[in-house]
Amino acid sequence: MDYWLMKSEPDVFGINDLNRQKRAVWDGVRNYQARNFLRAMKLGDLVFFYHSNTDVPGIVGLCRVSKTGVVDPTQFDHKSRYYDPGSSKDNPRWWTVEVEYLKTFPKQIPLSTLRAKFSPAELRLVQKANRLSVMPVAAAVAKKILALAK
DNA sequence: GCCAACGTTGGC
DNA sequence: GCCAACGTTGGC
Repeated sequence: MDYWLMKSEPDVFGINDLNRQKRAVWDGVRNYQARNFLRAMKLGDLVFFYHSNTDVPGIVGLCRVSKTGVVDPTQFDHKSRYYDPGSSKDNPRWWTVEVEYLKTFPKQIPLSTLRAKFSPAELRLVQKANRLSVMPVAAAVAKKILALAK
């Protein structure tokens, strides 16, 4: 089982939205590196839910991969901001996963704390100007993050 | 294939 | 709201 981190803007789709829905297709990722990580995810992998573009960015909870190999439906939706005219149903360009809600941490782990605790080599999130929205988290780092969340 | 222009991300 | 970093686009 592997660990990952995925970013979302709470104004668009936050941990509370996932809590309400329980399961959600993680749509809208339009970056090839991020997509490749999404395709590498396995059923049962754990995903840290990160809030970006907000007052205090940070890890707010945990979810689990509940379905793999999902074709992102928004790429075919003309009305979606994620519509991609270059993709075809025969050979879809954007793949993702479905995740299920597990928990919201009793206290958020702010980006500032993550920067203090982990080096850029340990955790890609804290690399300078990191814009990747989906990234792997090493198991040893993930365990430390889980300890911080208590 | 190069690279300037442009758009987006996301912290601050 | 600003702006640095980065990815993508498109002319040549």
